[in-house]
Amino acid sequence: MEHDHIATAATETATRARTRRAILDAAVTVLSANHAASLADVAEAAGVGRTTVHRYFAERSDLVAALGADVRERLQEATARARVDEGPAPEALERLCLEYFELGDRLMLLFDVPQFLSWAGFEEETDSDRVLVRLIERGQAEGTVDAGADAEWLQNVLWSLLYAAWMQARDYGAPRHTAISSCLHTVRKAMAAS
Amino acid sequence: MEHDHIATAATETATRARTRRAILDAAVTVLSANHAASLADVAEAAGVGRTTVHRYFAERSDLVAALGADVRERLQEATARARVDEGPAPEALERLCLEYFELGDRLMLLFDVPQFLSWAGFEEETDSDRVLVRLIERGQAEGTVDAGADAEWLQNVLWSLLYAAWMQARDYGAPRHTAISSCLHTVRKAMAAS
DNA sequence: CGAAAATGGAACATGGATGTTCCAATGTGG
DNA sequence: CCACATTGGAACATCCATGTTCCATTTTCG
Repeated sequence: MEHDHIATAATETATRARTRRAILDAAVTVLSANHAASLADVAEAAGVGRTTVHRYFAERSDLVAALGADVRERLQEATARARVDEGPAPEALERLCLEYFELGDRLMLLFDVPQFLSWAGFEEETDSDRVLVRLIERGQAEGTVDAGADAEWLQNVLWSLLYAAWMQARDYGAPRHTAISSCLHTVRKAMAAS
Repeated sequence: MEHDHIATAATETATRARTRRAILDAAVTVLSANHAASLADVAEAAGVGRTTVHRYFAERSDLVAALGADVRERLQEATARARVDEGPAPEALERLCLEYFELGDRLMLLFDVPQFLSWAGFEEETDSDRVLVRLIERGQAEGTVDAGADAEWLQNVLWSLLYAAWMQARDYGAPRHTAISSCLHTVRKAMAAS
């Protein structure tokens, strides 16, 4: 991050950085609501001309790739904030859930837009994926997480419960805190040592 | 079902019924793999000319609607087979999971293709949805299902765990029986009375 | 202020999916 | 075997998203 000024060829103006961000943010909102949305929709949501979108992302795939990178980055930051190596595994898992839940629509794109998993650097396992699996395995070793279930399965359980919680909040109009607390409740029970 | 012969204007030939089914089956496979697949893809997968597809389903939306009706029907059959009113709620829930899991790709369409929930008669709650919620509430009243969680939330939990299990089997190549048994294991724990 | 950067919008070319029509060929059932 | 149902494929018109080019205008910044 600290060398953004050399990331793209020549420095990116503050103005351009803001526009780029506006487009990315709009894209998250629009695409998570409708995967088939056109670039014109994204442009409108970003309050920007369609031409401008193409100026920043030549092809649709470039935009998707950038979104992927963005999500990947935020996922890592969130993972870092959760300090998964500290304290008992179950509590670390809760911290992780809370952090991931905050990513909201960005995270949902990973589920909803399949292209994400193939494009944009998600071909292989994410760092965050590895961290999560290791955390679960640590818990199983500690005896605080169900050792009778496959760690990879429990990883998917966590993801899908997060997805369910977010759906509950977005589509069913449940308050965010209700959704996330239900989610944590169930995650706790599902992962608990038997 | 028993009045299929008066459903469409005039009786539908056995031949036509077979092609219709071939198209619907192919559509399930193709569309669940790629939501943006073209009708030409569906036709090819069905071993049928593109023209023929249009002969049975004038517009794309007609095909989607028919798919929706098909899923809805199979969902009800599966629900009936699970005999949710018999025995303890947790066991009924397991039977339901097994039945739903067998629906495979058809069920996944409900998750993956958002249009399904708006088109094709899913605007309002499905019968199957109501049955599931009532079953959960029965369990909570019996004291065999976690009363500390909202019934609607638990419903979503079940759906998303089924989704996760199916993904595990389809995309990660896990054996079906492994996936479903992991799923049942977790569903049992997640729903158990606290 | 004034030059360079950044933008919006019109206009155009393109490709792919869609839906329709027509006809020859094949299959089906009486 | 023959009439009828069913099909495949070519050909066509249409629509829409995409991507590109060009230019006038606005914004930013030194």
